[in-house]
Amino acid sequence: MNSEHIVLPRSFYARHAVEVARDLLGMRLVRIEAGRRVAGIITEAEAYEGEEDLACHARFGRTPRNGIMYGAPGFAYVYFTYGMHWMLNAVAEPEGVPAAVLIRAIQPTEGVDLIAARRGMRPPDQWTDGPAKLTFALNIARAQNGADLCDPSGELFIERGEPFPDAQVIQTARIGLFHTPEPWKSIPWRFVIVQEKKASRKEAETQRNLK
DNA sequence: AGCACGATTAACT
DNA sequence: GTTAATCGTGCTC
Repeated sequence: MNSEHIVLPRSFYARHAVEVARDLLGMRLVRIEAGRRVAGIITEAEAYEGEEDLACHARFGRTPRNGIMYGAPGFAYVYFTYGMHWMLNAVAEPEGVPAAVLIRAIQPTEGVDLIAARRGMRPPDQWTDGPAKLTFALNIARAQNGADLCDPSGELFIERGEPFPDAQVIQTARIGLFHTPEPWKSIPWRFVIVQEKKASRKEAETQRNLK
């Protein structure tokens, strides 16, 4: 583990989810598979914060599924949805406050052959440009729920990367909230890299809709 | 116990 | 632009 591979400390996550989401852009998501690194730079993320946020899974209070969000920051909250997809989140805020950041897209940088083995049937720019695409590409599922993202000896963690300047980051409403009432439906808690082809597909639709 | 729906994706018209 | 796929979760009765 050389100096270029420094995991983000737990204090990084012990802040408001919105700040964590913004600052995760440019950081490196690392998955260890059979001793090999499969990794990518985070290019899109969304914040889900508190029981009052009606888009957050904590809106019904603490349940068996979302309990991890109420725990210590810096852990992975991985959940199953739409009957077939896994989503990866990083728990934010100090223990007791339910909040998490959904990782929506990454730009592959390491272990590309392993990603290609799972996603190679499509063009490379569509390998990890969506929340369920990247978990499939990095083989992240139920077994990774609760993983300590601050543990560099674990199987899933996030390292410090090169932060993106504000000029390269745009903020929009979160994606996929159909029945969520305002103001939560439109609150700009999604952060994505500008002109980034590695961002999730629906970004283009969102940007069009905002004009 | 039953039911509506989901922080999505890929395929199809 | 539209829709099927597919099942765990949590609400309602």
